[in-house]
Amino acid sequence: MDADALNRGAESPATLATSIYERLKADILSARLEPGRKLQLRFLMEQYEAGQTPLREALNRLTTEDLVIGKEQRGFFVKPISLGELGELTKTRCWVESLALRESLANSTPAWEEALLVAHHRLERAPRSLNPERFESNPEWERLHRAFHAQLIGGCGSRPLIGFCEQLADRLHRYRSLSSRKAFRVRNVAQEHADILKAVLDRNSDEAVRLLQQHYEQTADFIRADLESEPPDAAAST
Amino acid sequence: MDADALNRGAESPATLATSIYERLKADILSARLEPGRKLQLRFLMEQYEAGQTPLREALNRLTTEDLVIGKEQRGFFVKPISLGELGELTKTRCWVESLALRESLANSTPAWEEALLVAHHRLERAPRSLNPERFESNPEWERLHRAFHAQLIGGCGSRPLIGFCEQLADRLHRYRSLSSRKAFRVRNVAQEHADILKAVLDRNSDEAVRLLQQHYEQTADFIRADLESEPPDAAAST
DNA sequence: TAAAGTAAAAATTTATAAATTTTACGAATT
DNA sequence: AATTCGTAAAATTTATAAATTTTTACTTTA
Repeated sequence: MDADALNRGAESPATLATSIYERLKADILSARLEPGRKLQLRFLMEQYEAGQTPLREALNRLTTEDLVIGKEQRGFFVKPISLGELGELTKTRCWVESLALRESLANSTPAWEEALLVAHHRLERAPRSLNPERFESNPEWERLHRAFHAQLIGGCGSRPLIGFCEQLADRLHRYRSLSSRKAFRVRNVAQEHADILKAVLDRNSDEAVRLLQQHYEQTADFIRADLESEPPDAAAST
Repeated sequence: MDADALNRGAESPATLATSIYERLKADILSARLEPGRKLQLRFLMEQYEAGQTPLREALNRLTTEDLVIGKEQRGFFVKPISLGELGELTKTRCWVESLALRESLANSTPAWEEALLVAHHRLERAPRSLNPERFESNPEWERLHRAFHAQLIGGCGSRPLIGFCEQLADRLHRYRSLSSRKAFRVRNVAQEHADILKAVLDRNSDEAVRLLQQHYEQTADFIRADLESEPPDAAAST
């Protein structure tokens, strides 16, 4: 009874629709639900143990985010991938995050710099892969990676812009999940992050922006290489 | 039978959820559904003559666009307005559309320039107000105004960025609808558009960007003046 | 015999109606 | 005055029905 009472006050009463939205999104971003796949209500109801309505609501939200495509009267599909989209997303991310980073730097405060330092420290400590031999995605590292990049632009002073950057990060994450990451060995991502941090702490915005863009473009290059070597299921969407 | 055959190949009929989504969005952007208002299913079902499911789906889409706020277990509300949001939206629009306009100009082709010229021509011809005495919003002018601004950034080569700009335009449109537009008389918007067009055709990107930003900031200033003079219902959102 | 076209059936998506759960509000009691 | 209890309203979810699309099978024709 005590446990119940405690829980009642503590837990936030998220609706089923919201929790399914989050699970579906996670499964799409991790590519467990592969690009182009048809999302049949029957299948989803079984998989997520839920009714049609909450599923439908979740799918409608994801449609607006362009992670799911809804064809009228014809159901829902995981958004297909394409090299074209990868290029546009990467280019756009470089543009807007450069903008946001410059603003963040212009508004720079000790608190912001310190938070960035901490975010980097945490990222540095987390292992990139759960398995030291073979690459195995570490959710904690992914989370901290996102947090570091979010902190970089977090001081720009525009919530709409931050939201847009998050959306771009989401949509690009899917491509990273798809790539089998031979990059794991050959690329020293940790050093790239350290270099960006240094440039920021030096207040060298031109250098910071240059490094950030290079960071994103290199990632895209590795993904492109992976995607072209493997058989890509991707349909050529508009 | 011919008609059927033609239809089959063409688009499938829009779903109720989509048509309600569009109507709801239009009503929110035109402020017929005022900021902060509670959107009760009962009321909406009556108003839009529809069932719960399509309404719920429409509301969920609008939630992702930040035009509707969904409080868990507590229903939906039209997103409140605030001077803070107005400022952030305007600032952000200046930033990203400047970016997009520069790219458009860098990719400039005769076809693009000509399309812009035509868009401007059409805008110039449409009357700003349906009533020459008192201001009365002309939907056709609004449409052409949007088209002109869309054309400006349309050549930037990034669909995600264009989509983001459209969203910003939507969210700002609501503020314009709210403002009672005494600006109608004192401001010569047509001249501002003409100046922007001229700068673009002259390939003077610095000037074009300067004028575009000024255009948006002036609009925001007029809205601010209106909003501060009138009793603002706006709740102070986060 | 094969191909094409049509019609019926099956599957799936969309919409409505009913049921359940949760929250808000007010009266009664301590 | 504060708290608890109960009732009413509202939101969420499940279940059912209607409409649409896709598949399958069959007939007709070349």
